[in-house]
Amino acid sequence: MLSERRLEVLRAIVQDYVGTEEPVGSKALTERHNLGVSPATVRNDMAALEDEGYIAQPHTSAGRIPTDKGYRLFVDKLAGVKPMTAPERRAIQNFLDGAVDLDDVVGRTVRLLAQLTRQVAVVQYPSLTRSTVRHVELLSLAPARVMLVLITDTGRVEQRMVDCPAPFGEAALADLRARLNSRVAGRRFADVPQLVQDLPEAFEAEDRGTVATVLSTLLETLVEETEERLMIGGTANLTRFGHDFPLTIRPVLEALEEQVVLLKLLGEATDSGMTVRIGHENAHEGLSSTSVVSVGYGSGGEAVAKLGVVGPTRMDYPGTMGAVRAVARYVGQILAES
Amino acid sequence: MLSERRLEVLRAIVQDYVGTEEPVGSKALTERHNLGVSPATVRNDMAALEDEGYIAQPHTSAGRIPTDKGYRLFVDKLAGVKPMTAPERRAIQNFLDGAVDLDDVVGRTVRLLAQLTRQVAVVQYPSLTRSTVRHVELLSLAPARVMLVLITDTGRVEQRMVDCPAPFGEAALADLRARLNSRVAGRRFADVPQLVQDLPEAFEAEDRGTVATVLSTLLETLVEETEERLMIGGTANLTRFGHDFPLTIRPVLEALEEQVVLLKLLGEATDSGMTVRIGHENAHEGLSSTSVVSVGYGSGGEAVAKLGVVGPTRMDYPGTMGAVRAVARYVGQILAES
DNA sequence: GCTGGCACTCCCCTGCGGTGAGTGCCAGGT
DNA sequence: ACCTGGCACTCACCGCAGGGGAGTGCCAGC
Repeated sequence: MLSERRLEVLRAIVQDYVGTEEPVGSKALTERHNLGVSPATVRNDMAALEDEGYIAQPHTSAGRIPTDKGYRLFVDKLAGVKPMTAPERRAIQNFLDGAVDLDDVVGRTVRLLAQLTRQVAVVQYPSLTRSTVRHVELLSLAPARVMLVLITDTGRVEQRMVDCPAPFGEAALADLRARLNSRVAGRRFADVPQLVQDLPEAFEAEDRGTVATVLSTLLETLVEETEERLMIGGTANLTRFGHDFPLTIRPVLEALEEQVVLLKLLGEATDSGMTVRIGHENAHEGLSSTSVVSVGYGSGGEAVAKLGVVGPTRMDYPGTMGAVRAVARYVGQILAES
Repeated sequence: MLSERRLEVLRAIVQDYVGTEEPVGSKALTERHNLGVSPATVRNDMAALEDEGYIAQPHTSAGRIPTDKGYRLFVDKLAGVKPMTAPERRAIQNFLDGAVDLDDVVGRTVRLLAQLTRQVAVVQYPSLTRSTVRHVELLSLAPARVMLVLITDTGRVEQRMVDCPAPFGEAALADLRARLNSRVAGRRFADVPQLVQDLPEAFEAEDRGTVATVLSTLLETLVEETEERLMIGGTANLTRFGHDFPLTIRPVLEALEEQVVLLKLLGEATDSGMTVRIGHENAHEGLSSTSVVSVGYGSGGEAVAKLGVVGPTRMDYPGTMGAVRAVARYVGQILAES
């Protein structure tokens, strides 16, 4: 177990390193923080912290920098979440209000988050898995061509073209529309398949094929769109990453382009509360020198999707966490209102 | 006027520099291209080319690199568009087929273009300005709450919530829906305003307010969404930009984040044919060391939007132009089919 | 008008001390 | 038992000098 002072030393190292981006030595530490002990003592503490793997030195006779393990301890035990100031909160709210549709909400959120944290922001579109159906609309575009429009309670709209095996009358279409909506409106996506299972039986034999086709397209849409979309922004902030550019930044940009990777990343985060993944804790190779701070957000008490930021392991964790939490909260409110 | 051989020398310089990324000297030139003359002669030609501003040397006694003006001449007079090979064309088609909806088409296009050119790809969503209305749908979600869904012939769907000043019956809603569609379906966006102008008059006094509200929301949507959305990808390719990273890459990433900038960039391009903007020809400061190759694409003969790539001025222009043109063509086909 | 030759210019690489921040260790003090 | 001052040591970093080499401009000759 580390003594109180050694933890204090670790905290000081993290804070200084985050600020200066340079390895921090014992003398500088005692000067900038009044630890009440001499540099020599701090050196001993540092040696101990290094033995435990919390800090490391880039080269012999250089200052120390925190390791992933060191940041982990810092985040878990030494640092809180820095709350936003009142003006900041107002700014967040002002910025998010006035969004006209879901795309706009997500877009604004990304920009806001990137700006607040000065890092790369990632926002997942509200998930359909936990959403409910608000309305299903069927439009006849041609005798044997129907457009299916699915509207969710989060304001998301998906449409699919359906080529019917046989011409389908307006009356039958209206009938199907009515029956479909009475069954699935307000229900969860996951429940839809069994709710519509026996629908074709209610129709004339000649229309059953078409009804079945429409339904299977609907179910397909539900499945396909459960794979989430997301939006990223603030990639310009990657240039503040460090000194050895190409090598560091390249894999990160590549990882950010693969939505699958990001979705998995956000998906791993626990459902409630904030998750911080530091350096090598991230499964993806290219993100081993980044930290990911993510949190769920949602319209009700329940999280429907996640958002977060990706930044260098050397980041201001309390501040970042504060911003992420605050933004998630306000986005949730906005979604609940619409 | 430059002699034939001097143009040939310029072409050789551009080609070599694009390949090696290093200033190219007279000796190396004569070795790699059989110009039929000695290095000394080439040196004279180079001096002339430099006088005219087509090439420059980073330092005295270094090789030459093309200037923006040099690239311009190269693109205009010396280089053609390198057509895609048959396997490449097949690959493009295979990759773009199988897209399920508009987002998917655009997403695939961006990835494809980025991969083919190894540069940053930008694809504008098909424009609403020139699109026509396929269908307008109105859904009653609550007595005084209507959802407006607009479907375009390019497969784009936009929705808006409308809070009505007074409750609005199902019958009136159906009436409005029918009248609205009979007037605007198949018509161009630009024509919609005057087509619906006198619609409220056909309704009972008590409903007129609501009808007007719905209509104004529709018009608003048309205007708002005329401001285009776009998708970018392949930003990881920026890391292949050059040696002096942070300074070069930073403003580019910033410019790419501002959709307005990109839209203006694409918008400037001439409607038909390919446009190449080289270095400082780009209005935006941050893009002064990049070139933008863009072209319109569309479902019919008419361009509905643009796409292109952003890369270093030192790029393989013929290859890039070939890829951009080919992709635009196939995307147009895909859109025409759906 | 092309060519070979020649002197010149600089960039780039390498090796070399000097400087300074930082470390580890140890002996002594509280 | 723990903190402290002192001391020798280690490197990264900086500036500097000296080749090497690629490239240039110019000039005289063909």
